[in-house]
Amino acid sequence: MGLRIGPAGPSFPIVNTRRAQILDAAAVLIGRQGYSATSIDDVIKESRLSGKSHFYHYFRSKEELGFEVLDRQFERFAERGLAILREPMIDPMERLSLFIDSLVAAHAERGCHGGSPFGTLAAEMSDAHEGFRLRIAQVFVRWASQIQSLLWEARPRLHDDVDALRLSRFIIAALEGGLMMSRVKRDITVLEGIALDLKRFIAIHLREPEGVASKRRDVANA
Amino acid sequence: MGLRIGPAGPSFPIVNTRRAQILDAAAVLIGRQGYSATSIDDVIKESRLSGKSHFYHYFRSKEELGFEVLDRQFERFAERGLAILREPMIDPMERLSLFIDSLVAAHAERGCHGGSPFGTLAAEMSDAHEGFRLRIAQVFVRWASQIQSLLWEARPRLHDDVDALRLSRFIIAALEGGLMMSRVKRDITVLEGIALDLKRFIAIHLREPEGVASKRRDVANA
DNA sequence: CAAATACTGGACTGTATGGTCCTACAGTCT
DNA sequence: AGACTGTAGGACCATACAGTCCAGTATTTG
Repeated sequence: MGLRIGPAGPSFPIVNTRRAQILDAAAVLIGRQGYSATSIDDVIKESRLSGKSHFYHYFRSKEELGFEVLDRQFERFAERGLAILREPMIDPMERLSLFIDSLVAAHAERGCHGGSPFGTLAAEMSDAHEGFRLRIAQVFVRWASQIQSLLWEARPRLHDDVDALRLSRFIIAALEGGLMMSRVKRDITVLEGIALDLKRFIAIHLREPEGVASKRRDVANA
Repeated sequence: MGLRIGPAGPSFPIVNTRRAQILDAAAVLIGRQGYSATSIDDVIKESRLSGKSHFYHYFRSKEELGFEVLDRQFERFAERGLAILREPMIDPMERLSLFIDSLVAAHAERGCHGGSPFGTLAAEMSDAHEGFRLRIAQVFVRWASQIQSLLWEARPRLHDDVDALRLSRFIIAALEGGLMMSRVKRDITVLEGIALDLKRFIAIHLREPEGVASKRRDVANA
């Protein structure tokens, strides 16, 4: 475990570098093919391991690999994707909009392949493997709570009766559904349209009628 | 092929009754476990076939079975689930609301298991099998066009700038995402909340601001 | 009755899989 | 030099799977 490479190499311990490589390779494969369809041999080939025993030196089982891939995937997502939601210098509602845009952009970059790793895994494993189901449920809980924090921060601009938990779940559901549909159609405009509508829905929770959503609403009711 | 049952039975040929049984059994299994995780042997056991050769008497391959299960699943859905959308005696927007409720109720009845067969299959097969991907994409196209017809029918009550295609896709995406999240959490209230928000979103497309209770139709348009 | 037709049931092939085990080599430490 | 350790590489096992083949048995039909 305390492995270091020689004096020519970096001085920090590269413990688990191999492990990390395996995790990364497996994340790509699982994201593309799903968990069951990704074999240990695939992972070995992709991460240039020497053989099965080498793999099993780092992981006790395929399940352990899968769990850690999922954990890592969410950490990455929290650090990179969800980070926008916490940017302190940007208006909260603006951040939410940027976050949605970033998801759309990432999906476009992938050529509408792969969708959401969490949604894909959820569909595959929810009824097949309780351990995965619980971990994926946790992922969505944490994702939703990030959005809730943002909503809480923006509460002066929101109507009093906004249910932050419900709204955060709705946002995630629309995005996940949009990713799935855009993926199956291989058409980014599907997701773009959903993102647009989603933003309009978010906008109706604002106190003052806002630009994007201003469809000349006849506020003259009452 | 020309099998008939005796004089006591119906006089029409019950050709393909066995086939239909297999399809039904396979639909249940595939809906629960996915396509890859459902083996031919599972299907044989579930539909009480005598052996592999018997199965291959009706289907050329597992792929053929999968395709027909998907087709059948959508036909069923169009006849039963989507039928509400076409009820001529009910107000269009009311129908849409009832349709959403029926999906929620069906999911509750299943104990939040299984989710949407189309969404599940889409997640599993979109990047793995082009044939399935195309068929599933078609399913969503047809589903969306049913909603568009309804929206077209209701257009006097809708704002002029309502994009029926986009809205229909959004509705499906939210429902699919909601089913997925509700399934992974095993919590029907997740889907209920999403259904509620979805209805609110739909409501903002109406010309007259609609109260939750006010079902008053100003038919006096034109 | 006899031929054709459908159903039954299992043996078998080839491939893929998760997982274990064993041997061999290279470098390190004493 | 000799013990120890991590890496390599592969043989191996048990299981599962899609798909084929065939031999035997009802059942119908000419």
